[in-house]
Amino acid sequence: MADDVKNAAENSYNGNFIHDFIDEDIAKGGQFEGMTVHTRFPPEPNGYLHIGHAKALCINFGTAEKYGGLCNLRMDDTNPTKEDVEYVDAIKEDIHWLGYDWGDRFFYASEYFTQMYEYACELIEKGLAYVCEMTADEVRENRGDLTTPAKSPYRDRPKEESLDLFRRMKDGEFEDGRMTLRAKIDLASGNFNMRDPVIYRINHTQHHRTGDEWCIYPMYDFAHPIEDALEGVTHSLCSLEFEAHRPLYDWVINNTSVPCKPRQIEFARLGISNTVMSKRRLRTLVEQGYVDGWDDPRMPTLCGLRRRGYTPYSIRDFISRVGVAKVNSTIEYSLLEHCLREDLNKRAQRTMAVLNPIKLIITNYPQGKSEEFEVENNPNRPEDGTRTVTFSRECYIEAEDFMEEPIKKYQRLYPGNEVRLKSAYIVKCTGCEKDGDGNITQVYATYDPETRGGNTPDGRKIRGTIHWVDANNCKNAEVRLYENLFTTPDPETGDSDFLELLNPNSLKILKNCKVEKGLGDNSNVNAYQFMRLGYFCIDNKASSDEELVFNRSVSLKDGFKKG
RNA sequence: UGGGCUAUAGCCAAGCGGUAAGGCAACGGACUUUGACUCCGUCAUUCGCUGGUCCGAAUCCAGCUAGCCCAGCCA
Repeated sequence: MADDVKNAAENSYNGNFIHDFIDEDIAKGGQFEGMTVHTRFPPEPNGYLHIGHAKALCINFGTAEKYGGLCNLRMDDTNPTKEDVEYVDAIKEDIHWLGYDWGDRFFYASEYFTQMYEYACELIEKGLAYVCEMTADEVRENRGDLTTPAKSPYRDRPKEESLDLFRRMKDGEFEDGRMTLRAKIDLASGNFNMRDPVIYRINHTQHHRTGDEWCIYPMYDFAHPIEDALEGVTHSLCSLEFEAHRPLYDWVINNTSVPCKPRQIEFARLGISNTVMSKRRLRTLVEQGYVDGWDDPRMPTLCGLRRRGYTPYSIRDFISRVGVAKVNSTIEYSLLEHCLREDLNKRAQRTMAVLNPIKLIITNYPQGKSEEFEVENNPNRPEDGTRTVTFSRECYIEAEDFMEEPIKKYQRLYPGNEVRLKSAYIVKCTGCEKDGDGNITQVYATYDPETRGGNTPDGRKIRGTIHWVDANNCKNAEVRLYENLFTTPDPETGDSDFLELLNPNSLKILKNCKVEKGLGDNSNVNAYQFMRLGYFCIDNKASSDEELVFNRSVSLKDGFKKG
């Protein structure tokens, strides 16, 4: 599976502006002389990976692969109050599922805390960092504004004093927030990130890996460049919001004695229409019970998409089609669906099923008789073989496949019309039965024994072919149909009341659907296509052998135009 | 209003001084034992706007306009 996914997704991974930059870097040598391109994927273990992360994942792993280098997986765990081990395994699982492998290069930023501390001391000794005793509020008040510089009364503190204070910070002598270590850069910079940014803060929270070994933690801007450099990363590919942080990234690299000088390159993060992608909001959905969990099939998380029936290949293909650029963009959800359709159409095992069953009675078929038909599992792939389905006098068909009074161009069942029951027989509709309210309860037809297997020896054209299941030999199923969780074009830009944008129709459960008896027995049968109804996936988490649950993975693509 | 970044079709995106690739969506049509799939066709005289340079500009220059990011002891 992994190889399959890998091979398939790679050939569509095209060059982009990042590769142009790297090519230039290689050409001019300099700090990259003799180095192999090496990247990293650095999630913070504070939530599950979603489709947006898949982009960063593909770009970092894909770029390393393109240049024959390696990509490290690194947990960016520099803030103990937000992080938890719970997420680490889930993150690893999702990355493997997508077909990427970090080999033995799995790291935690927290492994480098000692070295980071030493680099911080180095900065202090060089007069490039100082301990500041302003409170968070004071720092904010003294940050200045667009045109006036920031202020700090502590920036000219003697380095010996800062060194001592910093050591005492580390030793736990001070409470949270009492003081910070700040880089001494430029209080008047137009880039606020350079106005003497805090690089270490005190936090007495237990860290999920280092416990209470540390009570001071490095800030992202200080830690990240060091992490990259220590790992020999040459190109640190991240999203656009870090662009204004690059000068600081470079400052840290250039002012500490780190072993190499990585280059940060930014790209636009992925946005998808009608889809919430921020971890904070996804967490809200989970914690407040709007969804069943991070892997709820309505979630844009990788595990949610997996449960909904998305294949790893379809996601990688999607990412490669979206492209890599620096424009903020919102991709239409239909592209993701297209990628899944294409993959599933190629590989999914077909199965017949009806969502909204109505009984069809073949009046001239002998009572009690039953016969078997061989049906291809995938017409596009004969090597996938066939399966046997049974047929008898009564079967279920889709209610919408019958109309007592057909509309224009309707080519399925209506009185007097012939239709093919896929792979079985040509049947001619003779009428229907209705209840007191006029609802159709049964449809009647006669079959043509000459058309066994759905063939027409006389060559007559049959316009419609419909799916069916043997009423005497089928399985009940529950089917869940999903619409987008959100209704508006861009819930991300909405205010904090984004929950009001929840689509009440995002989940519909259809019970008592009828599916082929054998479905679910074969674990390879994990996705199939209903006639005119999109693709479905067996929900392994919710299914038992007796009760099958299906999720519909893409929305309806109905070629039939009304009227 | 300071700093940084971006602008090519409904949505993405290539293009790098020689006359606008490709995909999705949409719309026609052919084919079909899934009204799916597949296949064929249509879809930017114009690249945010205005000037300039040039035989020639989406590409170079100048000036505008619009949008995004940055003032966490988050990442």
